[in-house]
Amino acid sequence: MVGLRERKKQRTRQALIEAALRLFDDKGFEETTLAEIAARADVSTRTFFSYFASKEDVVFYDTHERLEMAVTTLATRRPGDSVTGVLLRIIEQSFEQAAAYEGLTPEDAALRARLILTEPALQARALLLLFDSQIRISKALYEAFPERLTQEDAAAAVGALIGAIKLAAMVNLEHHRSLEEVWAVARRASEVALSGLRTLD
Amino acid sequence: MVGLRERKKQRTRQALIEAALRLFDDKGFEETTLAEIAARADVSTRTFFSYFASKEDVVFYDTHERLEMAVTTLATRRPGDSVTGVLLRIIEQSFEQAAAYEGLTPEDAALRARLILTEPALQARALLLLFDSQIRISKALYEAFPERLTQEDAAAAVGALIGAIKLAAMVNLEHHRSLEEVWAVARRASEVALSGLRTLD
DNA sequence: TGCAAAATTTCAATGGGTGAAAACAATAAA
DNA sequence: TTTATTGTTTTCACCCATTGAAATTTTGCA
Repeated sequence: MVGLRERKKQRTRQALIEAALRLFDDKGFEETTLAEIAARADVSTRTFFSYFASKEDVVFYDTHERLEMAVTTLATRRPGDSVTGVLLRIIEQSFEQAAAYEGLTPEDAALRARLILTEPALQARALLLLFDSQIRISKALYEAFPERLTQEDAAAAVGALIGAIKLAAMVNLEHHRSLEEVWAVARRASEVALSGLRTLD
Repeated sequence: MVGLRERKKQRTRQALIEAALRLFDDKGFEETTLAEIAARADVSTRTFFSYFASKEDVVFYDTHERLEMAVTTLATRRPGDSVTGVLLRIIEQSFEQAAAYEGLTPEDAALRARLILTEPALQARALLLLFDSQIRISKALYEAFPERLTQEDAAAAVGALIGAIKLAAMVNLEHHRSLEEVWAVARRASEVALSGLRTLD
């Protein structure tokens, strides 16, 4: 499992990620070419594509793991859990993960966030990944509460909660900047979704 | 305003849209080239780009108008309206518009829906457009109820409602197929968002 | 008709992405 | 340790979306 081969691949992967983020930061996403990234990571351009399917995907190197963690949380819910309880736990988890830089420096984590919010191509990819994640999560939620929910209600719940947080956070980002503020806004948005839009009337 | 020039441009635009949809249907989105679309519409490949910014964008030829209509609905709300009342009116309007094929045959409208749900590139574009729309709508909602809502609550409300409908409809589409069914699911999802996720516990 | 503005075409390039064969490197078997 | 095997990377030759600029054609109007 941990032969030279595997270790080398991990190193190459990491090198590609770091090279890409560094270059995106320096020259901008559109402006850096795959050739430059590959050169900086000391591999051929073609090799890039055996690690990532597209230029955008380097930026989302860890989304898969994150999703798996969320799904696992759902699968291992405790008997007494409520639907909203489990959903909120997932939200908390995701925020913690976002704060805890895994594998990269905190600066790179911030840089990545800025890139995703800034570059249309990355925003589009992020939205697609988030959408697919929501579908998987809603299915896992349904499987965790098959007696209490329909598939559609599970989907509506996940969509409403994540939709509320996503939009509130985005609108807020245009005004303020601190991580704590985003946190607070996300909590408030969760509350709106949990207690229903009618509470706003 | 309605000179030869304008009419000709409209015809070219329409020709491009129809050529593209026809070809996407016949050979698939990835498989048809811009050159083929342009040839079928009797213009040069370069000209395509003075009508649409990308291959994906032909498919979304009318999203701008739709958004404007939604925003207008919000701007012209009547004094007695509630937040949820206005939001629901927008949802209804959008569904009616989707059913009423504007400018194209109903078959093409269905084809377009299938394409968007099927092709990853189109899904991504759709999600990005929807996201931007939600931001604009949430701002318009805030401006319609400046005394009752904060910007963040407006965003949370729009995100929750549209998020719930979007995900519920998508999950449902994998099972059933009729337009009426999707309608029913959307209504139910709205209800979940309006009355809050806690009602599911 | 004849000119200025707008739209279209042609041409040349850039860069992301892919398939296939050749060259290399790691591992396991003998 | 040599060898056969298998996985990885490189090279090479493409395709196609997209863009800028210059040349050309169309249309609107004086």
